[in-house]
Amino acid sequence: MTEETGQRVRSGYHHGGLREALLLAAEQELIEKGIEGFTLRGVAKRAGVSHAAPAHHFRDTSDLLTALAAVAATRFRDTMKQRQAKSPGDARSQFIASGQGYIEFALDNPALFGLMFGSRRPDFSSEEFSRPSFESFMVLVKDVADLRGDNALDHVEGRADILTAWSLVHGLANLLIAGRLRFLEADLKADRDGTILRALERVVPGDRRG
Amino acid sequence: MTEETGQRVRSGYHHGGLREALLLAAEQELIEKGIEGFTLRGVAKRAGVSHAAPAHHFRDTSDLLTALAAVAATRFRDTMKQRQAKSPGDARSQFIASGQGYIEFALDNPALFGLMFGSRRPDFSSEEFSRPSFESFMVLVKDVADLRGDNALDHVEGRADILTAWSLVHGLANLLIAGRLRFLEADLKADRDGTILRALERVVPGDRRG
DNA sequence: TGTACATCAGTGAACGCGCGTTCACTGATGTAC
DNA sequence: TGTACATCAGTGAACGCGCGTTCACTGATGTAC
Repeated sequence: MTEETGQRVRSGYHHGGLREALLLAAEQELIEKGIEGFTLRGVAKRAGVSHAAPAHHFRDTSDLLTALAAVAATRFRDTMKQRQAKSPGDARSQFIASGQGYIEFALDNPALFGLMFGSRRPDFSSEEFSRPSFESFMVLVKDVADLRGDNALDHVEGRADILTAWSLVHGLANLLIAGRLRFLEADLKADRDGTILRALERVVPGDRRG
Repeated sequence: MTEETGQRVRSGYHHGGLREALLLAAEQELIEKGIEGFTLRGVAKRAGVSHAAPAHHFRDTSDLLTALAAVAATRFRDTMKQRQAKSPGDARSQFIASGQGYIEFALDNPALFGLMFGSRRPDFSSEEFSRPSFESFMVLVKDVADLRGDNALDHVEGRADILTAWSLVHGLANLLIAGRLRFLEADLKADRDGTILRALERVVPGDRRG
């Protein structure tokens, strides 16, 4: 009996691609059990191996969660960049697009989003996790800088623009995931992107509105 | 041996105020262990009673966490209202004050804030938890309505103003708690309230800025 | 191409631990008379 | 004021469970010759 797992093949005894399979299983475990109910044994069972097998690939639970957070951060960054690539245009539309991408990722991957931003279990000093996280941040910095026409990080007002935009998308994502926006339910159902857009428009750096 | 616990007194065998003592112990447990490491036995030990004692006051762990979330939501609402009372003025300054109160509570009570907004363990349908939560929401709705001069909930743009303000303070609070604002560290250290203020100013409904 | 052998990546039994829950109990308190 | 008794709010031992971790093992793979 052989079965496909990525590029490799299971050959009875040896799995062939257990590391990747464990990451997939961990994501599923996180989705179904939440970070509070996440166990290594559960992940192993999901991947179809004995509960001692993961030790050959991950030192402990935290090590596995760090690797999963790295996968998440990479997907997160790519979601934002892809959303920008899909709607090229001026600095304003790029700003809006990355914000929509931020929220799109959070809604499509609430468990991974919570792992990255709401848990202390992954190791934040890990290079593979922190690098894509930093690159996501730099997408936002660039958007704000392009709108302002200066290096936003160098000025108090530029940093305030960055903070405002980041806080808005982050809070919006969290409130949506937590299901706290019942007062907006009808708007979201009618036009989700448009509803999010109305909020994003209010924090475009330098914009005037009325 | 007697010892003060609220209004009542421990008399050797009977505690005298165990329910309140358990809530205090649960808050401490949550602060030190996080929601992931929160256990009923830990709470009982902290309160100085046997691990079977809490059963006389709380059905199970979820019941205790719901009661704690109710305490948190009440304190949260009061923090916002007190901050507004301390700085009376026009609608704009009331809006800013409640936002500052929102973030003040989150920074002073990160564990309780996480319990209210980031966990699924408390029972959200509980009246004692949902009522003060709703009242907090209505503080924000009133602030926006006063600034707009209409019933904000009745219009798409009003709801977008509410969403924007709530998302901003909520995201800012979460990012501060998670320690993700290292790029702002110097600003926050120099003038925390002022730094937060600069973000809040950007989402005052109807405001123009440049 | 075949054989010997080292290494790798699994298995499954066993361990000690802390958890929530149950249960018979007991000490303290409140009430009826 | 005293006594009897019901009720309340604790104790502590016991339970079964799932957890992470360890360990001797074994099957599969890769390499040297």
